[in-house]
Amino acid sequence: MKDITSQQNKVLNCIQVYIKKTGFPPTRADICRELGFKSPNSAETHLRALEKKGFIAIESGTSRGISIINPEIEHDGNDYPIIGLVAAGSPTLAAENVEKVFNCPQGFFGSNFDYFLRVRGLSMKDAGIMEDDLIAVKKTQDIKNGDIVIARIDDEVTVKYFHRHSPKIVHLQPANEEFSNIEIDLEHTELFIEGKSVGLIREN
Amino acid sequence: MKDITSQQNKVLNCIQVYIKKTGFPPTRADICRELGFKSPNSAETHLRALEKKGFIAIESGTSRGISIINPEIEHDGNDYPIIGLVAAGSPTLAAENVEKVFNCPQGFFGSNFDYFLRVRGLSMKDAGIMEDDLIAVKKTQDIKNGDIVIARIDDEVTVKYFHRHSPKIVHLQPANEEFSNIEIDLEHTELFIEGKSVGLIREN
DNA sequence: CATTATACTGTATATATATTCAGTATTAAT
DNA sequence: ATTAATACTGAATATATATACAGTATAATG
Repeated sequence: MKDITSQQNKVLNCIQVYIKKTGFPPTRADICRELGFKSPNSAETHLRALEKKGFIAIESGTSRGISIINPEIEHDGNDYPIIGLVAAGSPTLAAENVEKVFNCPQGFFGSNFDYFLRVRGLSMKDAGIMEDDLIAVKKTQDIKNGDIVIARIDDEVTVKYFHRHSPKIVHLQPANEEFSNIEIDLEHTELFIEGKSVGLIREN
Repeated sequence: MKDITSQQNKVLNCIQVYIKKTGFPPTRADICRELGFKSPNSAETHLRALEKKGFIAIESGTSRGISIINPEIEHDGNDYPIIGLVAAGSPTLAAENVEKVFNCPQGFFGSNFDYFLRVRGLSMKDAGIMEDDLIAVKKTQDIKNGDIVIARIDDEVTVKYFHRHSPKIVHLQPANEEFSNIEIDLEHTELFIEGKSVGLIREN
């Protein structure tokens, strides 16, 4: 991150305060009013400098299209997206997959997490994971045997217990007698671990 | 807070997701694009309804002037006590029974609730309620058949399904084959309903 | 010394955006 | 039976806003 001048810093602070106060970013004219500039171009040039230095992003042709780039806080907020667990396809954070956002204190489940996954089916019933429950998913590859993982096999997403039997063989175990074990030979089948469950929420 | 319709809820979620994604609120046209409306007035009317009901604030004459109102900030009830489910004794809100307090937005589970109850035992296992889970309890006497209730029988507190068989007979059903039904004759035994479960949280 | 970045004022304008008006249709409440 | 609320389409418009262009001035850089 490059240097910031004192005037640019004033503008950056002004944007942050404005968003905190109103809930949306300022216009060029708003910035002028707050900082006493008499020309909207004063704000414009400062914004372009801040953009060039990577402090903010400006959406072209968009009113109030300023967003603050905060690299140190990835999951700053309290709003976590709820992703639907579709039978096929990966549960990415793309907008079309986001059911809604759920307000929840950070570190709610001890460790941090990235999103909620809406559970479909009863394959983890005996682990107390029921249909429509929300699993708090932490995106990580740090998996231990017995962890409940969110795994993707050929675009099929599933929630199961993880058990590594040998370097090449992984078992994905359901917690329901009616479902059978999935045995995966990593040499022949690609297995991607989206993350693991660190908590659960049920809304009645 | 008044009721919200499903379409209005979609719009509200859309706004939250849009802000999360872009850093600034959507325009009427943005909402139309996200939700498939063909007229900006569709978004406008939904926004006005949400404003009227107190979910959002709209700054007049201001582009993207939408801000989401968070009622849990005004009502300071963010800290909910966790009560241990002791074999004997009532789970009152008395200080000695409070394990710790848990920070959680109000209205987290749709309806409001009063405290968390730490579950002991596996009598509700098949309902997905496991040992050490936290049940969100709403203190109410408004119980329907099939609700999961927190009941007290002679200082014994238990979590079970509620089924009224006749004006005088109530069945408290576990969700575990290894436990048996509790049949209560209200003429001979006193039954007090502490409240019902409106949600569940599991910390892994 | 020419160049570049900073730091402004001031004017102008295409367009992004809120917002009103005119309709249609369905459902719930009084 | 009538009102009110919901849920839209479609068009029109005043204005809010981004953004380019024309200047002036200072300080730092190579």
